[in-house]
Amino acid sequence: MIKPCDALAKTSLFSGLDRVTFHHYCSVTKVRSFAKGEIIAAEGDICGSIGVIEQGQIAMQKYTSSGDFATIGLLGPGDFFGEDLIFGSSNIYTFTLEAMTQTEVLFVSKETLRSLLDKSPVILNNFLQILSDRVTVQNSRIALLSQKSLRHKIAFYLLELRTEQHPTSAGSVTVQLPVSKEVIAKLLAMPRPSFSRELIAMENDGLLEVKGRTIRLVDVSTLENDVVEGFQFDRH
Amino acid sequence: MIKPCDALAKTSLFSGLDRVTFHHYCSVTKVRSFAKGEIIAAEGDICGSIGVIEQGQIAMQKYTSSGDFATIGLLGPGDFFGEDLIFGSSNIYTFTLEAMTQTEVLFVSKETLRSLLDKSPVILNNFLQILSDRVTVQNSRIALLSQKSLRHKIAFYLLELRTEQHPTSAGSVTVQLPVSKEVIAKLLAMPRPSFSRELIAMENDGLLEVKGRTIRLVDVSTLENDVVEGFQFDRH
DNA sequence: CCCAAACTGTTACTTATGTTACAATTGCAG
DNA sequence: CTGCAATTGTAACATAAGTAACAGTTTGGG
Repeated sequence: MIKPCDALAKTSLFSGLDRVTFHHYCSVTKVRSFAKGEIIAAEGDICGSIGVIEQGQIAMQKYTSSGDFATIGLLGPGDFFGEDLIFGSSNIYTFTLEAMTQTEVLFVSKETLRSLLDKSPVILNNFLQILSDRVTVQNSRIALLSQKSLRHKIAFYLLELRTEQHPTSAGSVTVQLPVSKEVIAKLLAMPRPSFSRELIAMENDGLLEVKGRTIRLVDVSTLENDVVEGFQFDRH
Repeated sequence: MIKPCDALAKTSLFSGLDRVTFHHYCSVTKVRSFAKGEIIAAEGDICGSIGVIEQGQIAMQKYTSSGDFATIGLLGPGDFFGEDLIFGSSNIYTFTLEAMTQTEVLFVSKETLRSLLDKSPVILNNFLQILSDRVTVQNSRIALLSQKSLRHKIAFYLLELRTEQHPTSAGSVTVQLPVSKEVIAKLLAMPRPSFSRELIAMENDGLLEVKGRTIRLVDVSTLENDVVEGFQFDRH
């Protein structure tokens, strides 16, 4: 089990805060664990607190009446959820949060957050940034889903992983899929067999080398080619 | 030309503010007009102010090196842009804003906004809500693009338009496409001929009646069927 | 009122992608 | 170490959707 105080200090919400000020806030959070497959919040639930992921991967799922579902997004360590519902027009979850792996989450209640924002301009600033950056990430996801072929979507996603996992390096690198290929396929809105087939085709075309969840990007420039480019901050 | 003061009062950023307090802020904005096709901001530009759309429709476009592009989103009267870049990690536009019709936009500079947020808790609250609601809208767009057939995407979009244009009524209603079918097709990430073909097929199947940009939703329950439902606030 | 430009419909054709079902492999729990 | 469950690969087949090119139709500016 993680100690809230240590964990809190590392979150982007509290970054930039001095140690003394910070200790005031240590008691106001609680940590919860979720087993793989567990539902963290269901569509229709009321959102009363924001969560920060300490460990694990969480999927945002949107279910259809027939039991089928789409994967809206994937959240990992350091990511927040509920930050958009806390102060939005509606505080009702419009999707389901499901743990894809064993997960540790840190919760901060709405009331606590409210008073933190009032008291600390630093925290307010951090919160605004978190919310804003979420929009940017979503823009990227929308661009991904707007790609016109499976290959483009996959290339887009892998390049996203690259800038996430290797912010600096430019050439050929290896990236790690954060979850199973089945889940990734859902995230890219394509059937798993299609994902599998296209990955292999790309490997045959010399763009990639796949070994389990480790993928080596061999021909980066071709991968980037014709993709409606991502939203990397450092490209300008 | 629109008078800034009248226009400002109507925006969601300033809603809930009393008349006296409000008049302080009247001078701090400027209005600009854009002709159809004009670029309002280009990818790579620095974002120094937020905009509120008074009239017209603006598309968020993401261009590829080969001149092809994807339409990330469509903004109409009352919508904001730049609100995510102002306080984000990067204040660089990662997409291009292009006027799809003759457009009137109201700008508030970063410095002004900053001081407004500091001075007025009401405005801060409004701003948080605007940012939050943008995330919700984006979630909906991601769900749309995750639909598995053209028909599902179209149905999803038309149902979105319905809750937007007729928040209350439940049965069969008529909706208005805000822009040309060509632009809508881009927004739905499908070729225009495919859009045209599927719309007609849906009309033949008795789901719709199309007359120009006016579409009557005839069989709403079938339209809703199997679609990974939208994010309407009032469905819970 | 008329013309050009924008928009929309329509066709025949090609192909990328979805589907289903099964087989191979991996990895973890006991 | 063993065996079951989860994950991944694979193949044959069906079809929904993309493409390209042209023909109407609408629209708004002059």
